[in-house]
Amino acid sequence: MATTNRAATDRARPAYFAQLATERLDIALCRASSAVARAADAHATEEGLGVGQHLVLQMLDAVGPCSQQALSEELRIDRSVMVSICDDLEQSGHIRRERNPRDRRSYAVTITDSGRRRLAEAQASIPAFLEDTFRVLTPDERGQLSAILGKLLQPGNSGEQ
Amino acid sequence: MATTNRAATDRARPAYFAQLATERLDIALCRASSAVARAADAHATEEGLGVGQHLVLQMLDAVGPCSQQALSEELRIDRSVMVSICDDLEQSGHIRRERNPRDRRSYAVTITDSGRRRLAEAQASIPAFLEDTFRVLTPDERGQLSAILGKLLQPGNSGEQ
DNA sequence: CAAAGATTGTTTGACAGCAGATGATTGGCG
DNA sequence: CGCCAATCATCTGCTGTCAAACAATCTTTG
Repeated sequence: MATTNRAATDRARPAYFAQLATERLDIALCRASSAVARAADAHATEEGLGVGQHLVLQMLDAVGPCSQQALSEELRIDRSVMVSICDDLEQSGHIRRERNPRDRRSYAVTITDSGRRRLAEAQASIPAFLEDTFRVLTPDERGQLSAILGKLLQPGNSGEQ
Repeated sequence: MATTNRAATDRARPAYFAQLATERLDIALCRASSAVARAADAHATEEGLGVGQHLVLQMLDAVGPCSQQALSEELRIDRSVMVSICDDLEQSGHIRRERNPRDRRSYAVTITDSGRRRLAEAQASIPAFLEDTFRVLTPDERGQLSAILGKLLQPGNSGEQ
């Protein structure tokens, strides 16, 4: 099946991507993110709890009842997407949407016992997932990556003035 | 405007995201990528040449005529997306789609002089864009990030068999 | 108190990204 | 040669994401 017999049009493509990745840090970042996001999505599907749903439960458990607005801002999830995430969680009985008596425009989204149990279950599988996804990196490199991403994400870099 | 007078529901949200980002490297990566992608898109729109179009011209200039298939694989752009990218480039006169005489199923996508000029023009603005986007990182950190992303992107990590 | 403006949750429409099916072509194998 | 699998470009439909519009509510200002 033409191991060495490649036409001119077909020849010169050994690892052009590697070169591109070194020149265009932005492209490399996006492609790596796509791969990781795909892995996270696959893991979430297998686990039966969407990534967004997991994050919402985790934040509610950590900081207590929140408005959808607060969840959106802190988790960097669009508020119109947050609606359906909360819809699903509510239908599963993992959260309740109580009205905030101080501001009846907003909800006080509250995690239920069922939600806490589901969260604990999902949390248990995260370390293995992370270990698997970032297996190729040494602990040092993971630390570096975390620090670098932290810098890139600090406010003022893009979007939010 | 309620500087200190925050209700319980509204209180406990100072920088939960920062904590999340340190625990979930995958989420941090995706959020940072979104921000960078948004910046790249804005820059491309301003420049008048889409990111994908730019990458295609750059690869054609570097390695010579290619099939859309080769472009898709090396640039990590879905082949069905590549169709419209090439449609646009062809309509602008920056590439030609000649048939590959050795395999008439595929094209030999070829960059034109117009395309080369356009590419040079677009390339000129890339260094400033990168410098601006990754301004918060030291040269050392940029090197680390490049190396780490290279590792994450090396084949076999996810997806491809 | 009344009017204007801002904020919260929601719905709608547009658009990119991707999986799968299709038509044309090639190569393998009897 | 004639059939079958594989490949390339393309098209179609689905899903997820985002911007903009909307109603309800709060806040500010006169």
